[in-house]
Amino acid sequence: MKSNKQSQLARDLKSDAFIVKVAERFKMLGEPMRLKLIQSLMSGERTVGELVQSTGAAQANVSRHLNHLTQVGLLGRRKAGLHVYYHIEDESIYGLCELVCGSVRAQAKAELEALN
Amino acid sequence: MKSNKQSQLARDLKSDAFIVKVAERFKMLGEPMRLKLIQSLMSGERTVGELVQSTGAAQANVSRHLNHLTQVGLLGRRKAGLHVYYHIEDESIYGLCELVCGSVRAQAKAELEALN
DNA sequence: TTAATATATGAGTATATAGTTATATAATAT
DNA sequence: ATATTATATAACTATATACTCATATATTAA
Repeated sequence: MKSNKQSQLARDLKSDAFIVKVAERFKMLGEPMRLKLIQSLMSGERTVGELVQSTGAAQANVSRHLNHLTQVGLLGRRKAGLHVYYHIEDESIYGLCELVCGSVRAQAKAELEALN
Repeated sequence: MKSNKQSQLARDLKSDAFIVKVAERFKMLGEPMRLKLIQSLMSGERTVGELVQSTGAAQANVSRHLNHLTQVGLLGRRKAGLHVYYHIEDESIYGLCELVCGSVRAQAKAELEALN
């Protein structure tokens, strides 16, 4: 089963178009501002205005990032009157952030210990 | 335990410096050429020359990307005579690629089904 | 209708970085 | 020492994109 997954992974990554898709996904998560937005959305759906407040960024910028994240399917949107509510649509976000956060934390800890 | 992890994740992402580190990690995986290199390294360590061959990219470009990936701790290197062998150092790469590949595959499948 | 509010978008600038070419560095062999 | 080979790096160009400002597009209220 493990080797099955491994070979599926290797197979996926051999297609150029697929690799570009995967890179696009990672790139979406590779901007601090977008990670901040995602973090805010981790406790539930939020309007653009609320996200502008919680991030302290300009409205136009927040709107653009939300749009990008929605285009690639990571976020979803819901209109309600004047407001647009965004939410996390692709649950893989949680696993991805946990993995990277864990790795970054482990690395920071190792670097600290290397000084002793 | 689940809520513990969740809150640890939320706590991690609240530090600006930490968010930048996490973004940097994702960004490293957000380039097709780097993903190709990583894919080649998934079957074991390789020299720069071997990676130049397997990717078809220019030597200088491959060397640069390998350097970046090594700086952030995703890859490791080993010198042996004229050759430098690179390998995957941070095992979280496997989990990350599996998650994203799975999500991209699922999305492609969903898009296909939406046409029927 | 007009006004007010929330969100999206066009246009511009600034910056980061992928890729290239040429060259430097380092290790081995002759 | 010189030549050869593998890798790294400096300098440059081209491109992508984050951010800003101004404005457009809804949607609701008066």
